[in-house]
Amino acid sequence: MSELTVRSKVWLEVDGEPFLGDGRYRLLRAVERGGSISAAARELGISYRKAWAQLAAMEAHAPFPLLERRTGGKAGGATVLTDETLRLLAAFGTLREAVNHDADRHFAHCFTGESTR
Amino acid sequence: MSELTVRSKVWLEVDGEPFLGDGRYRLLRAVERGGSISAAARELGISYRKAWAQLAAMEAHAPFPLLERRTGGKAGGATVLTDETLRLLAAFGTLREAVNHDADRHFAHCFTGESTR
DNA sequence: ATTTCGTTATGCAAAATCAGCACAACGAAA
DNA sequence: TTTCGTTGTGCTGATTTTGCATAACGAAAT
Repeated sequence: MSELTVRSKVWLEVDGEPFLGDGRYRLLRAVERGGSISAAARELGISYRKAWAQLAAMEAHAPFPLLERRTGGKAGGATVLTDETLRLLAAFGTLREAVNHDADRHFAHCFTGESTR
Repeated sequence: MSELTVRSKVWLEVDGEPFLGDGRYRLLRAVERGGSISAAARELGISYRKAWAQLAAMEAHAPFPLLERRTGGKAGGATVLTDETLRLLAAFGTLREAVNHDADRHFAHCFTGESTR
């Protein structure tokens, strides 16, 4: 028996360039939790190189500063999210959930059953 | 001034493998119109190789026959969609539009303005 | 002052993926 | 029997992704 499921994705673009999607959302949340890029990379099981590249690509198109980085210190360094980034993540988080939810709902309507609400 | 926009994507999976998304949807519609894979590839401006690979990947997971191919003949050959494929495309087409529309609506709600309806 | 430490940042090469050219096989119609 | 534009596929070069290795950093600890 083959299982048919629906999946959806939402992302934001700035001037037509990818800006914030699911992967970067999770990465930024991990940075928020861990207090550094490398901690976030470890948590997500990706290389620091990759995490750094994603953030750099994002910042290249960001209309405001995303991160505050500090290097050095006994702890090596740290990076924290700006308030604007936190607000952005909050808004995107609800958008993301709403769209995923609607996708499931419409899928049920168009494919399996009928009722939409 | 940087322009912030939302984009969204919906696709179907069979047993966790990508099955039908936007690209394959358009490709199948082009096959329907042109009556052959190569005509579809020409219409979409992609190589026959690429179009063929997409259809092959899709058929590998399809729970029913997607295409009926005929090779040979003065016209070279042809491929047409099965009735099941046509029904699938119809359902996916409405799903796709509904989700994209909702994404725009939620974006307006979460980011720029307020009213959702 | 000097050392220490785990960060940030980046060059570079290997690996994996993608794109597309080239060509064989096909077989109904002419 | 010939002809034609398909379908199907091998292969190669280009492109993207991945990750190893290492430099730079600088506040805190000594």
